[in-house]
Amino acid sequence: MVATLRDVAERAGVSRSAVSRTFTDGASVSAKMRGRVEKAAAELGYSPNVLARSLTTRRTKMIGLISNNFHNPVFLTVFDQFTRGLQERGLRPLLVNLTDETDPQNSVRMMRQYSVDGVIVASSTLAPAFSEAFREQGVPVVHTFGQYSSAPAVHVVGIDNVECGRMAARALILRGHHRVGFMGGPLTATSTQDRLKGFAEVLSGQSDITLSVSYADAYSFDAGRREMLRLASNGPQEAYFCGDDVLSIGALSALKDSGLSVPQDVGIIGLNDMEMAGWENINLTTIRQPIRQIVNSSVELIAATLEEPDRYPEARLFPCRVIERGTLRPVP
Amino acid sequence: MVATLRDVAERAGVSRSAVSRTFTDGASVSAKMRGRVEKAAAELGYSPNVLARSLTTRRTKMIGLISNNFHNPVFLTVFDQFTRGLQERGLRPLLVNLTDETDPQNSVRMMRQYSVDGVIVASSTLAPAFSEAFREQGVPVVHTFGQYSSAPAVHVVGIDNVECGRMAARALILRGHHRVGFMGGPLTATSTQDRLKGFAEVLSGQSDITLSVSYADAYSFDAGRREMLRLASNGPQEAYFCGDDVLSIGALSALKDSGLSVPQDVGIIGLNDMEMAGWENINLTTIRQPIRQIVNSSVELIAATLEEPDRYPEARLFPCRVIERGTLRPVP
DNA sequence: AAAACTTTTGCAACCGGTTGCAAAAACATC
DNA sequence: GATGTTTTTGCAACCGGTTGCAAAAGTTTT
Repeated sequence: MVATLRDVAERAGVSRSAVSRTFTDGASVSAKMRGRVEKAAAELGYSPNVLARSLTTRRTKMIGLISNNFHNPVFLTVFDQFTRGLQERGLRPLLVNLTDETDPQNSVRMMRQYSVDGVIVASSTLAPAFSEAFREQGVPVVHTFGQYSSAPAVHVVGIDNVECGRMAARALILRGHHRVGFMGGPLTATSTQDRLKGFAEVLSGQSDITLSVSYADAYSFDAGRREMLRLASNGPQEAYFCGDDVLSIGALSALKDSGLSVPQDVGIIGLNDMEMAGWENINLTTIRQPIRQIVNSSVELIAATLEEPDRYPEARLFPCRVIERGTLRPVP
Repeated sequence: MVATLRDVAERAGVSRSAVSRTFTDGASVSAKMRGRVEKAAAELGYSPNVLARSLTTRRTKMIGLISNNFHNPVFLTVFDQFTRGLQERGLRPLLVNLTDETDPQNSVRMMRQYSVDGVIVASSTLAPAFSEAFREQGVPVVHTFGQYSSAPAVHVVGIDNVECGRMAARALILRGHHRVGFMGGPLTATSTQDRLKGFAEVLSGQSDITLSVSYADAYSFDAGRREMLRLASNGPQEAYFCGDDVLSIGALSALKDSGLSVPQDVGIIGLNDMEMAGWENINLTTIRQPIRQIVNSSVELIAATLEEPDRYPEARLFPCRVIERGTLRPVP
């Protein structure tokens, strides 16, 4: 029913190779030939089958877009940006939801069955082992929001979470807080570990500051709210660095319910600067993670790695900065 | 480098057909043969290339997941649910972002090049012509959140937006409002048109109620906020039915900034009941659209249509209901 | 143990393309 | 116009699988 290369060849009265060549750029076809073929193709509404082509070219132009984060609204922006960036380069995202998946080999197999050209792992809560599994099988991979390490096995694009932790600590010190808290995301997220590391590192230099640490069990509003309700009832610290904006917003809700005012009784600083953080009824002080740049850079990097598969693994880190809003008292 | 069927056949000392058959369920292979082949396959880490297979079977198990809505947080839930539902059935979503695309034929061509088995159009702002273009080319299609019509050309799954409009009108009447407003999403969205239709229909029966109508230019926080700022400065109505929750939240922010209190000065009712609507610092009265059910039903329907391509087009509508929260004054 | 019937297996063609190679055609040069 | 050079074209094999068909192997029946 749908026209094939053979149909076009017959109609135009030329060989199949000729048709193939007119649809392959860089191939040698005379203008006359191209004209005849294109005419026949147009009449039949033909366009080449990418999948059949991929058998010989070994390029499907499909990229596995892998994530397990479908609850944090920032990821909608992330997906938006990824799909557009990939599409602009003629690449197609095959979306994979790893929420319930625990075995890396499973996904690796699936991606190989579909012969994706490369893979983007977009998550800070997926273990590095996950993206490395792709690498080992020779599939180009970029781990977006992954953990920076001094000897990365795969490309990593994101931020320096340790430095963000330091940044948050300095922001609280600057405002003269003495009893501060860290409310992280899930303990298994490398991002949370790193942020705590930097946060604690700076605070440990200040003998007059005490730090309490706790974790929400997911990067979600509810988890943040639950955890802060618990903290508030035990007598909260003066200010908290929350692992993420959506967690922070949950915390704000809990504080409001507990009758505590922000930033007077308790200060909050988040991380991400998701769109919502700027909404007037939220107005969250936070650390901006340049999502757009991170995603674009990831797309560029995967595209470059397709051209040059043995490219040396690199880490691309983007600077973050504090965005002052209303949930942290002003610097005195 | 990656093992092919031929490699396995050679290693096991059997024909290629035999290998193919062990990996095709329902095919005739003796237990002994299966054993030998599976052993060889395991040793080589072989698993069949789905794309090559699709050439003869004409089944890729890929589904185009098409949307242009990457700004409304409900769509993250939508994508989550879709990907999981599809994955459970062994289907793979090829994600397509149509935000900048205007020509249906373009997408149709692309989807055909990749031989997707079917297509899900998840958007209320994409013209029906869009999903019909797929139908015409013989690609099974489900339009999720599409417009219900008495003579649908394609499968539609969603809600009865006209009825939701009526529901909102009744809610406002019940509370004794007399000057009410409709603040829709983009004028081109069928959902907005239908909601207004039902809303106006009920109100037109009430001679003592005046209705003013306006539109935000996108389903987004900013658009809702901008539009409500404008309305508030011209003297707002007593209560508004907003086209969508995210728009409502933008409106709430605008009202707060304008020094108006909700629900005393102005009441708001939204639509969707996105997760955020229930957050304590938002607490939006809204009409719940059962997203989960809609999406699951869409997945079922596309799967069923793959089995039976000529299935008669159907519309599946799910009931909505008002969720009482804090942005509409209580019924007297 | 031969005949009749089933099941399993391999051969070869096919799915829709691409591509190396050599022949044919077109163009340049003298 | 013959010769040399370059470009264009078609042939045929291949990419990694599936599948109809007939031969081979295995079972059952008599």
